[in-house]
Amino acid sequence: MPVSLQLLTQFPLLHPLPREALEPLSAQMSLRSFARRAMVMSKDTPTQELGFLVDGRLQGVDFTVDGRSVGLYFVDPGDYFGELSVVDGQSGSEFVVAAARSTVAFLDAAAARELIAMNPDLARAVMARLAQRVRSVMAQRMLLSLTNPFQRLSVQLLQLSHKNSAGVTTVDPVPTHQELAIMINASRETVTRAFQLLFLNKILVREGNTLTLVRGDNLKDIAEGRVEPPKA
Amino acid sequence: MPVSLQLLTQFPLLHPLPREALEPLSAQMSLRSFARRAMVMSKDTPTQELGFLVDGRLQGVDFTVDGRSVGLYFVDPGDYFGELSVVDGQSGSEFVVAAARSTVAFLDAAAARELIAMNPDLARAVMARLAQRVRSVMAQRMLLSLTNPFQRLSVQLLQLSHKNSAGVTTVDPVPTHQELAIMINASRETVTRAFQLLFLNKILVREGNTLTLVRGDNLKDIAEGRVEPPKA
DNA sequence: TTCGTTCTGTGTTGCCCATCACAAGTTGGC
DNA sequence: GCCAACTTGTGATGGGCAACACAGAACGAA
Repeated sequence: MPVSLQLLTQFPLLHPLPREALEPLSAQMSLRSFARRAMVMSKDTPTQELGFLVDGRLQGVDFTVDGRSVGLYFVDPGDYFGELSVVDGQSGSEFVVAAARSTVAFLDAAAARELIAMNPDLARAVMARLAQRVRSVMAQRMLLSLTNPFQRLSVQLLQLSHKNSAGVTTVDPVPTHQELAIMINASRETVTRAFQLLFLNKILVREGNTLTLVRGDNLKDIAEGRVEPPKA
Repeated sequence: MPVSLQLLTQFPLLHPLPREALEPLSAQMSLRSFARRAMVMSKDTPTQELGFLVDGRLQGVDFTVDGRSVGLYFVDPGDYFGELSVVDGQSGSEFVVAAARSTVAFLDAAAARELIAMNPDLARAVMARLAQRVRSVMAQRMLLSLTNPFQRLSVQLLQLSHKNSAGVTTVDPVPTHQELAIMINASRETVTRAFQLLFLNKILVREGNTLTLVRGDNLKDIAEGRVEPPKA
């Protein structure tokens, strides 16, 4: 199914493009839906595409040789993924699975490559994006060398959080414990137990699918090791 | 001190440049030497530069909030570093220290940025380099979710190894145990003990400053979890 | 050479977290 | 609204590795 022009306007990456460039683009793209836990992009399929998340939520993951899953990043609506293959022509570097029911617009990698080559503004944006990705994956690597899983969870939550319009810091939607566990190299149970303590100490509050960092400064103290993680 | 033209030709990144572009470049650059363990590039100095390693060896590192060091990557002669700041203008993302006595040619970030903007070939190369860096730091992140430190060391050694002219796989120069430990999230002692076993089982041999992977396939088996790491 | 410094080797201790095994709670699909 | 599938909660156990504390080896600079 083709993609409406209307849909494309919600992607910041495409904003530099003039109206008349969008039209042929929309014809080239295809919209697909995915159930929770479905594989959106596989590491070992030969067809490479650039994906734009229309709505839902995705998680970039990979698997260690012994079958353990590893969480790499989340993708939220308006964002895109699969740019690595587009840039260097190598095959996919990770898997992307749906963390929630999702809708994705795909553009063939060759078409994406050409699009970027034709538009210096786009090229600049992609370049900046790559730099951003290097920085964020390095940040994740730093997180992993904290020895305390509690501290790792705190840092991860801060990374995922953002101030909403009311000035309250939240994480929304809340990833499952399992999804968090694979990002911070901890077991699912350890994440559960850490959350217990954070709730108990009124540092976090969960309401439905949003997590509110009630005492964000306190969480930061734990994250940065200034305060011992609560023990009971 | 200025940098000779001769020196610049050893950097693959600059190969696309015509002879007459190199000349003014060499005038803009400066050559500095560093003792082992000296800081080559700091995260928090405002002056940003692109560095070209002439000889020696560097290690990209950072520090966790609790002061523990984290190893990110090595830089070998002919390679460059500090490209992130050049690309996105943000401040440095890590520290770079000399792992051995080293000589580095520096180019001011602004000049580097202009150079890249003027040369599409260079821009492409830098783009590919960023993609490569995303991939390699993701590979490192995968390594870190192996639970067994022994397995992590094996993977790291394979990553650092290369086949020499005689078709033998070696790691050269050999990083110190400490340098390796901070890359694989292990203690220095754990690395020492792991090496013991690898030597004992004749999987590795160390001669001076090169490590030979005598039984590379065997190391791979350990790395990929097909074989239990030796215990004694 | 000689001496200081950095690197490597080795034993011991203790604790932290992965793992297993269920139970209870929650969701979402029909 | 019901049931199955997923998610969260909780105890018990054991192994593995970080941390500490030195000793010995290798290196590098005078």
